Amino acid sequence: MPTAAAPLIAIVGPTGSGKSALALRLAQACSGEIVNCDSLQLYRGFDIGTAKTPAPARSGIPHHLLDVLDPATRYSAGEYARSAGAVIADITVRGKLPVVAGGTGFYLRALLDGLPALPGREESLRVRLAAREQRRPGSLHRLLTRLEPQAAARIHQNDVQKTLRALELRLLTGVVLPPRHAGEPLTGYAPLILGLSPDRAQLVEAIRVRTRRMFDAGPDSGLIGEVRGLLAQGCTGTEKPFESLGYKQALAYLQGRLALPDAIAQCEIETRQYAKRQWTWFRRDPRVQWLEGFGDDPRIAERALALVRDFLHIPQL
RNA sequence: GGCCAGGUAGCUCAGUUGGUAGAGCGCAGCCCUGAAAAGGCUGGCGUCGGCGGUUCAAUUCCGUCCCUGGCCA
Repeated sequence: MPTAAAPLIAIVGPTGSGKSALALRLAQACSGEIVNCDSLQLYRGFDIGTAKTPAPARSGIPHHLLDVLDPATRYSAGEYARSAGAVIADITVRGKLPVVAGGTGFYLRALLDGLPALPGREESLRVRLAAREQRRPGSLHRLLTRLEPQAAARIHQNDVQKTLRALELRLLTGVVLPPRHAGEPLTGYAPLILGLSPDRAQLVEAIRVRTRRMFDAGPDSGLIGEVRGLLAQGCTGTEKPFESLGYKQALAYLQGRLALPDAIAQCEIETRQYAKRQWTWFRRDPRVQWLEGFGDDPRIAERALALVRDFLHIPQL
């Protein structure tokens, strides 16, 4: 029998389902350390809108890959997978249990299942291609169809973002988009993936309450205050994280493009839609063990804990 | 009380020179190989305000009533 794979816990689920709370609970109970898997909590200064667990509430549990990026930094799933892989290895070597928590399904997939070895972004080429698309809409997909019919067939003609990536690969390196699941999966670990799936109506309500709380704190505190502060510190508002839920609307409000009630309503709607997309993403992963409720519900936490305890003994069999 | 403008999909509205209607948003389902809180796809029978009338046929024309907004009393 080969050496037992090291255990790894991952907690997924839609936004607002209580992933952070559950991760903290499990980490406390099983001498674990938390590894963030949320594409926006990586950014420094974006705290309120990303519902980051405040430092005092972390109970001394180390949180990794939190506040590690400057707002102007471009990031990617590949970089995340490498960073997270290193962090997890380190945690494991120190005899602790890695608890990966976050709602960015693509990042978790990149970490666990691997991404094919492909070159990263090439900004100058992207600028040129984007300009071409701007001038003649649809031209990028037509070009891809000419160069790589198989790749083009897998990307909808309206999906400029993904078309551009495929063209970037082809033009830059001559690489053809490899078949799916061509990545190297993470080896040496046995992952237990827990999924939080609260009642839909209850999650919608929780999102409503949370959104209001973020904005209602007033113009000098809360999300609006946070964005105002970020701008005062030199952010221009064009950085990537400003395109995200809540920040987008707070910025639009501060720039006079959106009335406050509309900003709040819009944020709430988009958050709900995001939660739905996350559900769609995680639902089709057969490895996920679902818990029907919120992560901060003690009963759910107990059931999760039972699953984890059970799981931690299996690798030794 | 009078005059005017409206009452059509959950919301905002378009439309039918009479043959039972369509967009955006929402909502639902889904996709996704380095932007992923991003990007993309699919899905619209709804007493066309109520009741009468004209007509082979009315949401569309006529009458009447109700409701909403504005103006005048």
